[in-house]
Amino acid sequence: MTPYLSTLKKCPLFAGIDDTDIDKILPCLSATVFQYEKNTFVFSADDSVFTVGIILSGSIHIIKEDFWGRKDILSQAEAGDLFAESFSCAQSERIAVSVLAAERSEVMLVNCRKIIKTCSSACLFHAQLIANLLQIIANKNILLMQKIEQMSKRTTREKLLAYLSAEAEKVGRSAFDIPFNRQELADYLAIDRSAMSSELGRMRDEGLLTFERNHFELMA
Amino acid sequence: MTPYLSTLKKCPLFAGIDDTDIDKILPCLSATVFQYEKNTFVFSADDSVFTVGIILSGSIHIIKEDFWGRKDILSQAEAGDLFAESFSCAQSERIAVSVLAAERSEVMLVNCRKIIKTCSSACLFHAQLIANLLQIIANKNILLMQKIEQMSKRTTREKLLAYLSAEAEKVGRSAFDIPFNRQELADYLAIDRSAMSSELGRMRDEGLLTFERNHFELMA
DNA sequence: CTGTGTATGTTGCATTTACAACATATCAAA
DNA sequence: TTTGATATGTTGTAAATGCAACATACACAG
Repeated sequence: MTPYLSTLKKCPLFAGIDDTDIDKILPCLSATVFQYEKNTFVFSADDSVFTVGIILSGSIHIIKEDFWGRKDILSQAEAGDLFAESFSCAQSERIAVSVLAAERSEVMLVNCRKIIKTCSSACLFHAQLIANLLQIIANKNILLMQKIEQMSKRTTREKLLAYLSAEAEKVGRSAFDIPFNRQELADYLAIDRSAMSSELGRMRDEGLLTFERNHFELMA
Repeated sequence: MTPYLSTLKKCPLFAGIDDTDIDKILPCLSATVFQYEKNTFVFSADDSVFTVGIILSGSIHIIKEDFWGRKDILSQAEAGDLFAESFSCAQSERIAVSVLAAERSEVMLVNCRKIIKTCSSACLFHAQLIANLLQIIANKNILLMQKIEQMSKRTTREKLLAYLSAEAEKVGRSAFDIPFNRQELADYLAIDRSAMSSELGRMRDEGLLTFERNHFELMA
């Protein structure tokens, strides 16, 4: 029994697969565990990556460095999270970003070809793994498209309306709670917090919506 | 022999699969062809979609309608293109966008479960189809992430630097051609064309880069 | 209750951007 | 070559944004 089971269970890659079965799948996938010290590279920008990563402990940062050497943290992931799944499935020559251990971390790497190719013994769980992997990447895709649609609007007001409209649609009601505070929402939409706050006030004055903290209601 | 073979060959879903084999796969996938008149729905926002679409002839628009009913074309696809692949693989309850035939079109719909589940006769091509589907969605994912990274920058200059930097990195040289004209680049980055043109001029004056039409060179 | 930290709202101002209008350059067809 | 269509560059002005600073509200630990 792998000592990492409780963490692996949280990983969406294994969704719908029983504890006992996770244990059976791992050797079939040739899953291997690696340790990384703080600030060491898991992958670097020039690497070809054919493995998805699952964080068993610690956390990692995805870093982008531009032509002039300016660095930027694109995202982060922690225990139970999957990472590098898009890079490995895309089979690109270089991933163009770096993956750094943000602290001392244990990471399980699984070759994604092993996931795709059903093994000779016709392991029943491959189909589920494939469906999970597809679902994870496809879902991320939808969220990214949604975000781009909202960020593509030219004004603060239009970005807010696009975002709030999508949130209302998601729950099927005109009243809803958002999962962001003001600063987080501003960062998500890549706009200024104070300008956003003012704009929200103006929109309320014009009767477009009402809000209190993270609760919003849109007016038809 | 399917009459659609020449179009299907262009579809990335069938990349790496021989003509004769495409013909064998189709019945195995229960692929079905539908016709749509101009401005009729292929899918509507409230649908659950479990099929990927392949355009055999004509073209489609992906449309988003917000809370107040304002419509927006998010993307379009034409003969040989795949669409709805993210929605079907994500297994979401509703796709939240509409797919409309932009003209009289023929569309082949394939249940994505059929693609994922290797058939009983152990059809050799399923593995390739799965790999293709994953690769297509993962690649799109990477492009979307890249675009978001660039759009997230706050100023016109920073957006341009992020974009140009990524293009230079892609070819591994500081001189490169971009696939956009000025208007298209401005739309891609969600900024104003004339402001972008001025900013490019200023950046050239400051010695950051040189350019002529769609050829750029970055200066270290 | 009080104090402290954090989240949110508000305002003024400097900077940046969008927009419109026009100038120039490029390219293809007549 | 001329003409028209399209792409790109330039400029001025109005509007929007980012920023800093401060005010207010709220949550929570002591």
